[in-house]
Amino acid sequence: MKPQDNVLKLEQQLCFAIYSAAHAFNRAYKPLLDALGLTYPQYIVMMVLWERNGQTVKEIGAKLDLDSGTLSPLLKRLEKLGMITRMRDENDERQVVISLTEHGKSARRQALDKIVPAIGQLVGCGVDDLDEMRDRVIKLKAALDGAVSHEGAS
Amino acid sequence: MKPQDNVLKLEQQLCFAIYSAAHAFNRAYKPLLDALGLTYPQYIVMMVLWERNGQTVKEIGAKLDLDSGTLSPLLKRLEKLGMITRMRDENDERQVVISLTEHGKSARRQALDKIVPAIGQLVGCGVDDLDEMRDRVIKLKAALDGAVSHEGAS
DNA sequence: CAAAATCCTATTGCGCACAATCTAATTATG
DNA sequence: CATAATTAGATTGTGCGCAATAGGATTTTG
Repeated sequence: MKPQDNVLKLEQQLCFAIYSAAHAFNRAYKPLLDALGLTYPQYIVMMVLWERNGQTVKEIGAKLDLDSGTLSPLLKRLEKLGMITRMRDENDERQVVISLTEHGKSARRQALDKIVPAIGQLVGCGVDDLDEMRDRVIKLKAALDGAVSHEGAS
Repeated sequence: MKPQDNVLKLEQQLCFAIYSAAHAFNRAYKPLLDALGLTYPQYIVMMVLWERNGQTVKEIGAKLDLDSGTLSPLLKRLEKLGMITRMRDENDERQVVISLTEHGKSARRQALDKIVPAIGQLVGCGVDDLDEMRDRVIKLKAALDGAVSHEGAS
């Protein structure tokens, strides 16, 4: 085996580990979220709204790194589920403000009672470890983000 | 703020960090893979084949945690790109063996020359750090996988 | 104030990801 | 050997994720 072969293998490891772990999270959440009738991306949007109710599509997109092509249909589904309302801002009619319904607010309690403990127990391995790992992954993402935005720079 | 609020926030962190990093990898790879005409999932399938040519759909799926609903159309696209061939196994006609074309084999060189160095420089931060991080993410995925398969167990 | 530029959201099209279903081939069982 | 059960892939339908485009609303500029 040439030395290059190892490089290609190694190179695969981190990106594929992340790719694969993301799918594993999805699968792990699915049975829990089915009880709420939410998908994982929908759940993430709900978390953003639980932290602060009444945000524009753009604000949500900035926090989640998602554009309107993803969010518009997703938010319509959340509206159809009775989780949120979508209203044009009176002062700036370009913006659409997303607000939680009572049903959407109460879903938060289910998440706290059922999902958080289940995932917590599942991942286990100590809070400190998780914190450190999260910080590293966030730094990794920042490095990747930087590279994309500096593309044309000298 | 109630103490529960922190839990829901914290709980978001790792899963969202992974989710978000996976997207960041995708975006970082895209401009590099465009030169090859491949998407990131297609590139991953090619890496599996570069490691060992001539594998069944099931073998590829097992390595990547993907089912036929994902792989069947993806492999057809790779075939249309002239990267692979799909042939029924003579001994067991249920199986389809995927093999690299010359074009598919030569794409590996481009990956080694262009993509690997670019991503390597991009992620940076020392090989040892990356190795450790990769191992942690793999363990995390294993924990998540285990939880899914043990669902009904006491 | 009018034209141009910018901004926000929605839409379209393509490619995953996965559940559910289907078909054909193989193996197990009586 | 015939039937049942299992296995491998393909197909269908739904929901992201993102590029490209379009349509209004707002701001900037002359």
